[in-house]
Amino acid sequence: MTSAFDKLARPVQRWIRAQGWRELRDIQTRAIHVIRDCQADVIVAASTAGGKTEAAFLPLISDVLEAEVGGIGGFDLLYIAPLKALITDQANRLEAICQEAELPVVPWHGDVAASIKTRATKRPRGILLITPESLEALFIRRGLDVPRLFRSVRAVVLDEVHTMLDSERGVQLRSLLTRLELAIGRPVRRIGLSATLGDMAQACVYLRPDDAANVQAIEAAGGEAELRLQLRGYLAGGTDKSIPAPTDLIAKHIFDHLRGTDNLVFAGSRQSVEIYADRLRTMCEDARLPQEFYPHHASLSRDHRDLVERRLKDGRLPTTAICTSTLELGIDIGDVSCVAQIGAPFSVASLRQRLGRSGRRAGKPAILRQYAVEAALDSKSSFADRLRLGLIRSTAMIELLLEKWCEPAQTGALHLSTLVHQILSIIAEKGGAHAPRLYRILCQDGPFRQVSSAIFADVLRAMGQADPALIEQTKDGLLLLGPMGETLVSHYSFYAVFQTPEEYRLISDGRELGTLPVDNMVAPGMMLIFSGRRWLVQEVDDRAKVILVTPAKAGTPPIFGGDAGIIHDVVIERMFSVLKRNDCPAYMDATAQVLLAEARSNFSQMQFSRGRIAQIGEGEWIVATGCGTVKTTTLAFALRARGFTVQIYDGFLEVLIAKCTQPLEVVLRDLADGCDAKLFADNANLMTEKFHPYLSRRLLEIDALTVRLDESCLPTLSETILFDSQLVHLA
DNA sequence: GACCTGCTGCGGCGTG
Repeated sequence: MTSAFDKLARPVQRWIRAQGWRELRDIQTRAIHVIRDCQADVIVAASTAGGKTEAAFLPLISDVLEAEVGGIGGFDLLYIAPLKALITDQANRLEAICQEAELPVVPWHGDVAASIKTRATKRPRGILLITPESLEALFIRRGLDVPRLFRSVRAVVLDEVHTMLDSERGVQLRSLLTRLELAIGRPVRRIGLSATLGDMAQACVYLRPDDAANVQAIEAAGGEAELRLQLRGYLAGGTDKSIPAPTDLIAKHIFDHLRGTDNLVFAGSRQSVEIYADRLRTMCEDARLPQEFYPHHASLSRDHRDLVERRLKDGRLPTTAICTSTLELGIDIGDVSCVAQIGAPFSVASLRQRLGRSGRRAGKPAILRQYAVEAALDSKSSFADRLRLGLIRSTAMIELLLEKWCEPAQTGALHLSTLVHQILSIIAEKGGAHAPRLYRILCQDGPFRQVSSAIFADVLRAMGQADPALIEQTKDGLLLLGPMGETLVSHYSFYAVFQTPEEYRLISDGRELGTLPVDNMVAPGMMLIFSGRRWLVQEVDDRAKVILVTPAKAGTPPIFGGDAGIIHDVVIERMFSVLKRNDCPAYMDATAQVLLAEARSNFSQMQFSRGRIAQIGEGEWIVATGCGTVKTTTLAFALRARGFTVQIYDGFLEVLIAKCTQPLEVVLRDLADGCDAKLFADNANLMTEKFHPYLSRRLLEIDALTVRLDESCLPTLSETILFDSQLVHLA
């Protein structure tokens, strides 16, 4: 058999030799064979820095070089990535390979000079690296050029595919790929690059819905580093004032154990990042040591973030980034000694991705330090504190991580907000379109396959009825942009399908520090902690959305807001299993073990080891749903519709009975018997996505029922709760 | 109860 190396074009072979590589990695060898031997779509799944880019591009570039010269013009390969930084990075790497082959490499995103874009459109050749938003802009602004630019494309490489599965941007991207194939009149080979996937079969369907069975999956074989982990417990708010607060204890532990090496500390929220970065900076100053702890999150200025990323990457000075998920994916920041996680993460998939940043060098273990903070208990403590839900979720997620499980993507969402966006985009691209054609492109060929023609018609009607209208119809049925549609599409903020909040810019001495959400109440004289430092607010300009600050001695961290995350059923089920068992995990420190024992004892005292409903006060009940956020929230909506006051927790509901409500058991019996749940009776806000304001209430409800709620679970869930609780009564 | 991501066209000015 010909070796993988022999299957590559000469210039590519020369480049490999020049790198001094002893051999190709396993996934590279396999990808080269598959990509060179057939025309199938491919998914390459391996951890960060596993050599995926080369696995895809070495054979693809070889394909291009061996194709007939003097073609009709147009880009040869298309690469789409969700981050600008990734495009810049990959362009530099590909440049080196392509220099040898004399193939142009064209980065294209919002920060790339217009002159480079103009030149590339005049003479399109080589590899185009672009974001989904810039590709969207190409369709809208230069729709007529699209066939000429892409008629010669041999393959499209989709990077970080795991972040795109069934997300708003993922659906937009798939819609653009469909439109691209329609524009050039033939399918284009798709190559997906991904981190480890929860469900490979599902990813294949995502990549090529009409021919998923023929997608070739190439997964990196095991070989993961040894994992060392510790879960440390801390108590907050105790009466003994001689014990320092957990924030100080955790900061001290990080200071003592992480100083001198490169590390990532995931603090859970931007506010928490600011708090810990401030503590650690102060500790370095007090000890007269050089600074090595830096905050990193999306509200900090690009300059500051670049500094932190450079320090981590070049590895000369020890650097610990206190960060949010900004450092979870994206550019290569090199290997870190340890990953710390403060508080429970929201998904096993993200925990795994974070951990993948550590233990990448041969012989080095991956190290995870998990910190769990729980409240000291007194007679008034809530059941959630008594059950130590944070610690239990951390434990459940660690167990699932060790079992190599991670969440598959959610499927079945209608994505009506993104559908509105794509309808406007196609009408803008073509200068007008008929409804049946739009339906065919978007819902039959494209990704909105769950949308029936009836719902599609309702969406069009809602867009026409919005005031002012998004779309209008001529006498012969052609759909055109209405006044509001025109306004939206002509502004550059249109290209992204995701929502972004309004923000102030924070400026000190002419330098931008970062941004703050406008819902922070900021006034001159206030003290702030931001970018790991303390500031005094001098001036607030509400119209220009600018806050001027000067250095100060004290301050409080700002509030950044956020939205509710979705915890998977499997995670909550595992939490219940942790609560029911009585083993003692070796990776827990003494405090964590005590907290776990307390949680288990309270769980069984509340009879949850046998039943599902516990009365904790007059008219106050706890219901154990035992399932994830979607189902638990659905039951909460159904109970609220019947007058109960309901608070949602991981796998539990706290239910307060009002005067006018029927007994909880009677209501659950009704739901178990399949009564209409009337989920939306209390008019909850359903506008969560960018184009939701242009849809009718009914469409918003239908949309919510496909992602955030699951009406079909109610009969079985209610029946299970009732059945288990009867068992308790009998006992 | 949290986090992240993206962006065009054009006018005005300076420089070679």
